[in-house]
Amino acid sequence: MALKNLEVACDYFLNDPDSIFSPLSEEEKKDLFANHICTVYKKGEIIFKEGDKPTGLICLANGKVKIFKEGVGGREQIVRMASPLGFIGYRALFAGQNYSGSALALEDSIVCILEKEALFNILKNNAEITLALMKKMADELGISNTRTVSLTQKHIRGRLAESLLLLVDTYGLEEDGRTIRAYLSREDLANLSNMTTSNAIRTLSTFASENLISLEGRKISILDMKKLERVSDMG
Amino acid sequence: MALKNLEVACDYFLNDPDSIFSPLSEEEKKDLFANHICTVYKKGEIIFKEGDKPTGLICLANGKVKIFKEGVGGREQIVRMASPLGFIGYRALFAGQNYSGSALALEDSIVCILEKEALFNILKNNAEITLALMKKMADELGISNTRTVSLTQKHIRGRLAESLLLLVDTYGLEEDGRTIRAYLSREDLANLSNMTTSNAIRTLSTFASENLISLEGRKISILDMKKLERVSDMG
DNA sequence: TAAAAAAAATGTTTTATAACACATTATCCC
DNA sequence: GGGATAATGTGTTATAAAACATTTTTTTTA
Repeated sequence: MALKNLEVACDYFLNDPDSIFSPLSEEEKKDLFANHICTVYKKGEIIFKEGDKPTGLICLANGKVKIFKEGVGGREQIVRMASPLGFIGYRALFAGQNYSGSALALEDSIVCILEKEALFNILKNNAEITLALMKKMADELGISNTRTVSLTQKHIRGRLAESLLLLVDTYGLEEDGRTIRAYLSREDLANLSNMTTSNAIRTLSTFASENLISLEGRKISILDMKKLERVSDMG
Repeated sequence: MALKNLEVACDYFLNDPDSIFSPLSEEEKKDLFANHICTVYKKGEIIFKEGDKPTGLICLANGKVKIFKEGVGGREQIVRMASPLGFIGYRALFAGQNYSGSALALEDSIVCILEKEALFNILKNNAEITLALMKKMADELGISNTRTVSLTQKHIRGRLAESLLLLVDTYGLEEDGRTIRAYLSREDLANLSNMTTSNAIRTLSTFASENLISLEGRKISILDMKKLERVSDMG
């Protein structure tokens, strides 16, 4: 992609009225803009790795990104799915730590990195934006705690159903109003749902045979949302 | 406890140099002080319940508190153990949500509640403190994500060992240098470690028979910290 | 201080899900 | 375009941990 398009892609984070940075003065925005980098990551590329040091606030302008941790015996657990106009890796940045998880582009993605020092210089004088970022993190902590309970207590069917609903929530549906706008491998779906790939495949098949969903390769369409929600709630 | 002692107990949060509120002006501190309440909760009493609306920032001056969520079939998962000089329920406060978990005093506890509006009026003009609170939340989110992986992937022995180490970390050791300064029921220990009470009891006994720990009612002493850490890491 | 209730301990059975094995089908890339 | 590699699909077995059952001990309270 041409450099110009990259810059346009990052425009939102500084100039859109919905962006949390909109309260900034023109001068402050210029300052942030002068200290940012836009980058393209191809499908499958690592954006950052567990242990890396954050260099700034990463904004996802375009694409899909999974944030995951390596667990027992290298087994992967997907902690979060990031969608456009969201932030990535800001937990480590604000905790003053190295990344505690890795981020990988699930499709070609554009990110915009607001350099750390310039950002903190502005946040130091701007509690409104800091509070807005804090709200995002508070939301995420709530989700994380809820997920801990779901992933530990729900049975396989409930966990997988919950993951499908999470994907709908995060990435929405295609024009047909039923196809999940995200095309994950069975393995990623398994790592999102805390189960083996075999069990993800098997349970998807079962869901399809129950007419909860339909399958066509990686394309998953939701045929009965109500029932899927019930499976997610009840197990 | 006399009201005066209660006020003294809350003194730290406003006046101790280590408190995140120490950068405030005298006037701001007075304002916060004018809008705070101190309360005593007896062992076993609920401080707040899932669904309640936060009224302010709850500071734990004294005691031990568990924060937990109800899961599948009412099964409890302890999300966090709070210790003195820490904050409770601030996630919901900053997310602008009702509480997503409940808090219960595990022993007689003193809390100090800084009233919401007064607090936000001050935070609005004070990014330094807001950033300090954000750091706390970022730390907690990191812990939560790590716990999700541990609780889902580790085996029972690993999970229980991790919980014992967490208790040491949170509440420290008694004078003897090996007894955990927290006396939980087997049930709480189980709910912290995502297992049934029976299995917590059984696994504790096994640890004792392996001379990793010694047991005397609720008193748990760590005999071999290195080995316990290895069990936590390896499963 | 006795009775009741709760907590702890322990043995047995059942079950959900991981682990394994292998076949089939896509997709990558030389 | 075809060989290699990765992803998907399915049946079988093994096992960790829940569920269940019962006893013993401790704590509460009447």
